[in-house]
Amino acid sequence: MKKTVFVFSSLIVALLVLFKFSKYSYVSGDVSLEIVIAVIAIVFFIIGVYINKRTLQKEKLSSISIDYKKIEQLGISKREYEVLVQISDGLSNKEIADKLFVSESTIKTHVSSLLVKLDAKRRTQAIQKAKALQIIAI
Amino acid sequence: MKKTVFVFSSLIVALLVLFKFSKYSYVSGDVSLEIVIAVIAIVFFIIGVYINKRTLQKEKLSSISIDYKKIEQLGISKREYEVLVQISDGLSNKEIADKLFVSESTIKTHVSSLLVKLDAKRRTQAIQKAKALQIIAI
DNA sequence: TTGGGAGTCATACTAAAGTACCAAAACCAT
DNA sequence: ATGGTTTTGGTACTTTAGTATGACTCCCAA
Repeated sequence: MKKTVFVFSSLIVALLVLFKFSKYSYVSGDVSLEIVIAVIAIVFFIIGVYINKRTLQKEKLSSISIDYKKIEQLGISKREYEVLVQISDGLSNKEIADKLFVSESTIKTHVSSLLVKLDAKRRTQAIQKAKALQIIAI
Repeated sequence: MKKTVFVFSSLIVALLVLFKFSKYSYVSGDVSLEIVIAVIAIVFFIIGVYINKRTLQKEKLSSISIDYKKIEQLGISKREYEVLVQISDGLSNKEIADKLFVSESTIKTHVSSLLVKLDAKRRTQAIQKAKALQIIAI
């Protein structure tokens, strides 16, 4: 948000500078009005393209924003969600257990309740559903 | 491509019109030069933003194109690929077997060779890797 | 025409995954 | 402080998943 304010402030300043310059140029007869206007048009066109590119690229990087409300709606707890993420990363129950410093049976408990909450029969289906619901990164 | 040419032609025409208008306005004294330039800047800025948005949105819609070359490189056969897609859809071996009208042991054979080719230990890891390699839809 | 890849299937395993049920800490809000 | 949820863990069991091996058919290119 701060960035946006900064960018737009810069734009306004640039506009003022350009307009001062154009007036001076026109009056002094160094540069024709057409060229000044053309330059302004092109510059602002490029700025527009650039700004938008950055914004959309950022969107694309995070791919899809995670729907935290849906996670809550489904009653998925914090720990369960952590397990879900690890599942979608292709880890086994044992590997998840080691990573989260708990026993494998704990992970099994979490997985079972996740399957119920996501209405899935298998962990692979849970991955598919979770991605469709946009509660995990795609 | 045709669209791009059309858009840019339109832009040039718009530029010419604006510049004629600005010259007239300035000479006739109806509108101040500052405002004309500001309008031009804003208009072209908006055009820049808009054009880029359309382009990137299209990219985003097609999400990610499947890398068929990579599938070939990995030596994944047609049937194996079909199985891979069903796995990523969350189906069990039995369900895939029924869907493709073959026995479960056939699917197991395919899955095993898929795991080797994708260098995965589990089907969930195969899903993750296949998506990372962009050989299945995300 | 023949060797090799692709696809099919079976048997017999082992290893994970998942279910059911229970239970005890730990945490958190009223 | 107390009740409800979360997190943790265990046992015992069933179901899938995955491995290894061998075998048969089909098709296609050398």
